[in-house]
Amino acid sequence: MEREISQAVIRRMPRYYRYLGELLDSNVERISSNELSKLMHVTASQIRQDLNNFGGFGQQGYGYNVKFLHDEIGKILGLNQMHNVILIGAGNLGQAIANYVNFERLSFRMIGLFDVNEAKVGKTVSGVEVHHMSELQDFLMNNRVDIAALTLPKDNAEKVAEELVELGITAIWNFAHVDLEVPENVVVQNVHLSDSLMQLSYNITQI
Amino acid sequence: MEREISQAVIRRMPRYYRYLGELLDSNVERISSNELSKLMHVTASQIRQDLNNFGGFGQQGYGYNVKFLHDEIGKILGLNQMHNVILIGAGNLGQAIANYVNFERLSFRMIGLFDVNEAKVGKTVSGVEVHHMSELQDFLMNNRVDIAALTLPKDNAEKVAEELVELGITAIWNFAHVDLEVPENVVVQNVHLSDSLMQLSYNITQI
DNA sequence: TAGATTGTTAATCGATTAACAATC
DNA sequence: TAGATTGTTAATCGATTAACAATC
Repeated sequence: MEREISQAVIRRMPRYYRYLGELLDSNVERISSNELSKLMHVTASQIRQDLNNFGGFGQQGYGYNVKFLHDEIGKILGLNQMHNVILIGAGNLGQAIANYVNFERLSFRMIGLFDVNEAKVGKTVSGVEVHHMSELQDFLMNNRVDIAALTLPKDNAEKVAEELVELGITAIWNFAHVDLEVPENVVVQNVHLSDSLMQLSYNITQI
Repeated sequence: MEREISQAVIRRMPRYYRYLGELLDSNVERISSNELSKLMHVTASQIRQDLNNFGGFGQQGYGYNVKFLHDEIGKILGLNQMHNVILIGAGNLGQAIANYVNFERLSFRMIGLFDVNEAKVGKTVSGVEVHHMSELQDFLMNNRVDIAALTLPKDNAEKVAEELVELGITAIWNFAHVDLEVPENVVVQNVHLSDSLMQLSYNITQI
């Protein structure tokens, strides 16, 4: 927490983690920043600078031990501890995300879905029960929840986010098409699918 | 195409588009870069710089006409023309994305889903038929397809992407957890959900 | 015309890349 | 030890912000 690390660096860390995981699966024991840079199409300088924001994980003349570095980046990203996730809005996208989170091995666990639609309440999605929104407060009192995923129409998202924050939620994975206004102790990570699609559309147009 | 516009700028354009759309819905006729900057929590300077990459859309002493600017950004992003989309991998996420694309009004239209799972073939998702992968080539010969969405396990994604490229696809919206290697005339836009979740996890850890 | 606000140039800041001494 | 490669400082590049003349 000493120096603030730039979001540009943070955005790249999961990618390092992914490549190191693949190297690990291929039984690669060590790798130099130069080799990794070729694999990832980035500069070796950037890799070393990025990593050295968090400490010296390599060894001169040797490079980086793949397993060690993978583990360390995992710790940096907080993947060494389980995160309990709930999801608000058990529609199509919500159900897909619920499945997704549970299938992606380790460190994130979907523990409850919520919806206002009575028809969905009581059903389960990949083994997780759908509760009515009115049960939210009760649920939060009885379960530690680290992250709330928001997969609902944008008109309701802001209001639900406010409610979540009031009930003590401090991390929101937001799929709704709005920028949530939250207190500064609350972290929001946006997945704006239509923004992504528009970027793609722009880049098509340029060719 | 004269000067290359930085991806940092491109990433912000859909967000401008969204805010202007909301202003339009609220019947706001004109807005200054200063007012918009307060709304969006960015600097007025940045807004003016960003827009002037594409031309002068404002008027001194007046500001920007909301409808005009909204339309212009729409054109820049290529939203004035319809994009036909197909999707490979009609699983949970795939079906959610198919719905999503069709519900989000205008300029993107899902016209076909593909899967290797025989059980899914012939069914429809939000009115769009699921075809077997073996029909892909035929389909592409008979339909103009602008974008292929990839919602399948990472092990198959690279192979399918290669196939798509061979069949002439030049834009891929990639949800698979890999970085696709494609020729430089092909555009890839990644949505790496687990990267997003890891970023969130990191930012939680920092508080 | 006077006031407002753009478009654009200049200044600053931050991020990336290059270089190299430290060291395994 | 000699060779390799890191960690880190310095140089460069690009993006953001500030300032202001142009102009509606």
